Amino acid sequence: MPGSSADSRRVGPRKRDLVLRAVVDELTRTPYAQLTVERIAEASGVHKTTLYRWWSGKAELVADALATLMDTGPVPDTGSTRGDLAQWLAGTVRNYAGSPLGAAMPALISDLASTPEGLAAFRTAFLAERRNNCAEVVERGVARGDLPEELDVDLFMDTLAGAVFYRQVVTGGRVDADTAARVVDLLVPAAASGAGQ
Amino acid sequence: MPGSSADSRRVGPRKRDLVLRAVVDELTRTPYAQLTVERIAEASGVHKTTLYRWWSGKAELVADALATLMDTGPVPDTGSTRGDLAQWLAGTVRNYAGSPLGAAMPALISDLASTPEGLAAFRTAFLAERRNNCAEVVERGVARGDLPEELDVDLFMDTLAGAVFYRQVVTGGRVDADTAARVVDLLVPAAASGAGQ
Amino acid sequence: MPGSSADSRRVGPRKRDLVLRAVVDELTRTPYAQLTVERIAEASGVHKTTLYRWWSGKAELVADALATLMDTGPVPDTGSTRGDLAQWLAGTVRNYAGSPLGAAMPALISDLASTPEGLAAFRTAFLAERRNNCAEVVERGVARGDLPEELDVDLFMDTLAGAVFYRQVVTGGRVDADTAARVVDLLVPAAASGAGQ
Amino acid sequence: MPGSSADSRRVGPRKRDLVLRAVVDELTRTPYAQLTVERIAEASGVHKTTLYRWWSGKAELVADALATLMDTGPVPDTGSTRGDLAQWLAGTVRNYAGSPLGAAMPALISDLASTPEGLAAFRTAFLAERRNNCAEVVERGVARGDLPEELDVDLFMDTLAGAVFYRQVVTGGRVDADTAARVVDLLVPAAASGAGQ
DNA sequence: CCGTAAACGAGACGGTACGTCCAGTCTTATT
DNA sequence: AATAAGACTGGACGTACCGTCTCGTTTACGG
Repeated sequence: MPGSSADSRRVGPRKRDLVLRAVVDELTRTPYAQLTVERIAEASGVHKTTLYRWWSGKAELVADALATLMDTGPVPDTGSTRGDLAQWLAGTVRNYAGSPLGAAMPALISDLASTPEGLAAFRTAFLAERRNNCAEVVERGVARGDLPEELDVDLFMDTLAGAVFYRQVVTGGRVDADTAARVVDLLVPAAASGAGQ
Repeated sequence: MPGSSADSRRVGPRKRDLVLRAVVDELTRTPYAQLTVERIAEASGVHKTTLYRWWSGKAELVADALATLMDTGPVPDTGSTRGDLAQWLAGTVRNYAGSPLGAAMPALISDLASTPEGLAAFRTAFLAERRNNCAEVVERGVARGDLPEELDVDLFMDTLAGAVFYRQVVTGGRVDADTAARVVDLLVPAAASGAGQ
Repeated sequence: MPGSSADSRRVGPRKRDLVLRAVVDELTRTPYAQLTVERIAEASGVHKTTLYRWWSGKAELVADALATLMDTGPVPDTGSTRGDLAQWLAGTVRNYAGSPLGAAMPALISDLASTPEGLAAFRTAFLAERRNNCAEVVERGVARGDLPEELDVDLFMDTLAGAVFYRQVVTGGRVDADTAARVVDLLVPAAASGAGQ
Repeated sequence: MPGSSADSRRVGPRKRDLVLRAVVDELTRTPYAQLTVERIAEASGVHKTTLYRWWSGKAELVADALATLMDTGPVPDTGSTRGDLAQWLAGTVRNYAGSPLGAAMPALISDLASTPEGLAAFRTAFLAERRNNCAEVVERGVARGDLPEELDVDLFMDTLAGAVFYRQVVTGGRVDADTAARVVDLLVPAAASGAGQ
């Protein structure tokens, strides 16, 4: 069957993988702000013109690389709500703190914000899935009775993710799996006892 | 009376106020990424050369404006821990969400991060005071018995601030005083019931 | 016929002519010292960046214009050594005194002197040909017996050209074809009678 | 008698000597084009403001230094016209080639040329005396019968000085006392045999 | 020996041009 | 159709030096 998934024929960027790999590569060496499209072109061996044909610029390139390479897998049922949430948040930490891409997030978002569609697209592509994973976990928690039914799920998730995000981006503190667990501990009993009403 | 406050002989930038006001002004019109030193020069009527004499560039200019103009007042005792924290967080929200400067924060930090001293200086100048205010409130809460003694205060504060920060920057949701109150509600009972151990 | 003279695929500055013409144009209006690269950019409609891509700066731009546009044709045999030399020197005068480029020479050379290669390149490109023309004439003169065989040709040519150059640059006196003829008259009988040994 | 030659009272720059010495000093280290008023200020320990109070800028500073420090002494009678002229020209060579100030001449003149008075003033201050010295020598030559009465003295002097000037500035050849002598040899017999009519 | 006026020091500033980086677009082969 | 190659416009950067302004401070003379 010709035209299968890795089809090199016809429309679409033929060098997408090359390019995205180069983006990640460069981001490990240099922060987002210092990254340039020209450098990506050189590093990937793909002509600048070609990059602009398929991506609108640096922000989109990085966003694409992020969305492609980030861990967005579903969270296994560990048996406890705390465990599930800790696992999910640890995944988030890996994405944000472990990879060079995470560090690029704030500036990237700030760049994308110049065009509202860009930002929306990024949120859809990148955040939606992880968020759905989390929502599932929360619902399991509610079903188990570990979390109250009236819980504001969105706010709860924002608080969860925000704790590690804020720490890395703003205060500059340590962020790792243990931190994730402690944030969950901070929130779960609270939520369980009827907060967020 | 020679040597008074506006003494033209004193050392240092004589047009600092003019400039910082222009920075804020421009930030209301245009996002951080689009802001340029040249525009600040034009808007303030102060020559580019002069700006570079006293500030290293855009990041420092904005950081200075931020640190100078942000609300960092102490939090009055409202009688309840929830009330105090809600008040503090509402102040944070005003700074982040209410002002154009807040929106600039992530990109600004990302810019400052290119020189570690720059970032450290900003944290000291800008975050330290607000954080101390909050720590005080938390201690009052501990004294009252609303919060456990073993509470990880830093993590608690990061979670508090992170919730609204993440919402504004990443998910793009609504952020206001009510949001602040609900975040507090989410966290305080939790912390009170023995989390963070 | 692909690859013709105005081929847009060829390597090198595509707007060279435009630029050099603008340089000359500006030099007629403003002395070398007042000339700026930015003005050349505006006048030629070619962006500053482009200019710097192909020329190192003002000095090189002017040197290029000079070398391209100066009269460096060979000297016809007028029948007499005096006549030949006068004709050659008149050509030099036209270059130096008649054109705005001539007036720029001293400052230009002084600029080029900051990089020894620059100066050497200019001498090769610009002086060499004219000098060869003159040397030919002198040799004809020697063959005719109008000039002595032991003549120091280089010094002779420097004296010839120097007279009009010095006059224009240093003393500020009148310089024209007649002046040229009188300089030749001053030198030829002298040289003929056995000087320069 | 108060107010004598070294009078330190009243009007005029009190640090003139300091400054001019610094100008010469700097010119030995750096070519005219690279020289800046600020450097002169630092080097001399005299404030920039003060320099501008007494001199209009770089050109005037250097011109002043030149005029003050150049050798403009009269030429002794060596007994022969050739000898006298050679001596005079050797003096010129010392000024032009031997000192850093000489190398600065073309650019300096080109700078001064932006204000006609500046150039005129310089010519008067600097050239006039040397030129008078030379004219004297030429007249002695005419009286001796070594040079024709109808000689165009100005042109003769321009040719003499031009030879060494052109060589140093344009062709970049060696210039020394011997060169001076050979230029004289080239010109004197010529002039003597009736040129310049 | 003290007051006055010149010369000087000090700092900040507006302003021009510099030379550079990078963005993003165009045209024309080439594969 | 996608990519390569090269030149180009354009905006902003950060810097150097210019020449000027305002004020205080020193200096040395002349009463």
